Amino acid sequence: MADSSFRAKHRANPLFLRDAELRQAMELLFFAYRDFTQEADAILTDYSFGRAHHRVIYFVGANPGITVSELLQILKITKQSLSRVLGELINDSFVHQRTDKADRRRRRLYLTAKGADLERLLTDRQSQRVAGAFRAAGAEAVEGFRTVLRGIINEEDRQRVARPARPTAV
Amino acid sequence: MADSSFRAKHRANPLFLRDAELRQAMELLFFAYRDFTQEADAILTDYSFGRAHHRVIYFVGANPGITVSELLQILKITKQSLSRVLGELINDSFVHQRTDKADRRRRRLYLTAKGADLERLLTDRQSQRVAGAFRAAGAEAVEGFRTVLRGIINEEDRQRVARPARPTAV
DNA sequence: GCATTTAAGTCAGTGTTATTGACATATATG
DNA sequence: CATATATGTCAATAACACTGACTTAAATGC
Repeated sequence: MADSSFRAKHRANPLFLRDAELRQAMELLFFAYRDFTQEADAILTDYSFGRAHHRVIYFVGANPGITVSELLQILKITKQSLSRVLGELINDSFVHQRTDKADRRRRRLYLTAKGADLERLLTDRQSQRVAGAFRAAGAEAVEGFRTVLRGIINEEDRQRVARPARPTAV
Repeated sequence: MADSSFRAKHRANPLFLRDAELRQAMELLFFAYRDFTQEADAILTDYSFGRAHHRVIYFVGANPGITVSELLQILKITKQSLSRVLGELINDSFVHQRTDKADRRRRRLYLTAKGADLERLLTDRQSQRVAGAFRAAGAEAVEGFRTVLRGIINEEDRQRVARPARPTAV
C-alpha cells in the first residue's frame, strides 16, 4: 500500500486520482459481474447445470444455427471443455444439432422449446437487473457504460457484441 | 428465438429495442469481463496461482489489515475455499497475518513486499486496459460507466466499492 | 466465573469448469 | 488423392468451489 500510493503520486501530474479511479473501476467490474451472475447461477443449480451451461444456452439462443467452432471462439475455452457441457445440454434436450446442408461437417446448434424456456428464465433475471440499473442511470449514462465496456473488450472481438438496430431511449 | 422476439414485441410500447439493448449489455459485460481477467490469469499461471489468488491479493492490497471474515464477505465464498488460497499465499510469503491487538481472535492481513510486487504486476495490466478504455471514451462516458455498474451491484454492497476522493478528470 | 458467541482454522468428501495431449472420423477442397 | 477442416472422444490433471462436521482460542454477556 505504501508502494502503491508512492506510485500514484509520481505519475503524470494532472491525474493524481488515476490510480484510485482505475482501482475503483476494477472493483466495480468485479462486484457487478459477481452479482450479475449470482441469481442465474442459483437457478442453474436446480438443473444440475453451471455457468458454462448458461453461456452455451445464451449464445445459442442469441445466434440460432451457430456452429461449434464459432461458439468456441466466443467462449474462448477448449473443445473438450465445451464438449462436456454441450453434450449434457443435447442429451437433456435443451439444445439440438442439425448438420449444415452445404457443409456436412458443420453442426448447427439451436435451442429446443425447453432450451428457450430455460434461456428466458435465466436471462430475464439478469435483464431485469440491468434494466433497473439502466432506468436509474438514464440514457446518457447507458451510452457511456456501453462505450467504456466496448473499449475494454479486445479489439478483434468488439464486433462480436450484438448491436441493437437503433440507439437507446431509456 | 421465435419466442424471444414475440416477447419483445409485446412489451411496453415506447421501448421496442429493450430486449436487444439489454442483451447487448449482457454480452458487453461477458466479453469485457472475459478480456479484463485474461491477461492477469496468464501471469498467474507462472506462479501456479489462479484468479482466486489474485482476488485475495487485490483486496488485501486495497484494504491492508482486512480480517479474514471481511474478506469472506467481499468474495462471497466459503471459509474452506478461502482457506486453501490464503494458506498458499501465506505459505509463499505473499501475504502475512498479524493478530489484532485489541481482539486477539482477529487475524489482520497484509501484503508482503513480494505480495505488493505481484499485486502491481497483475493490477497494472488491468489498469492499463481500463485506462485505455477511459481515455478513448472520455470523462462523461466514464461517469456513465460507473453509474450503471454501481446500479448492477447489490444495493447492500455498493458502499464496498472504493470511492476516489474527487470526481474524474480523464 | 461460567455459558455463550465469535473468529479462525481444519478434515473429509464432492462437483464444476477448465486445462493439455493424443487420436479418430467424416467431409470438403486443391 | 493428399491435405485441411470440423467435430468428437479418451485420459489425466488442476483450480475453484461446495456441504458438513468439528476444533481452538478469545471475547462477551449475565
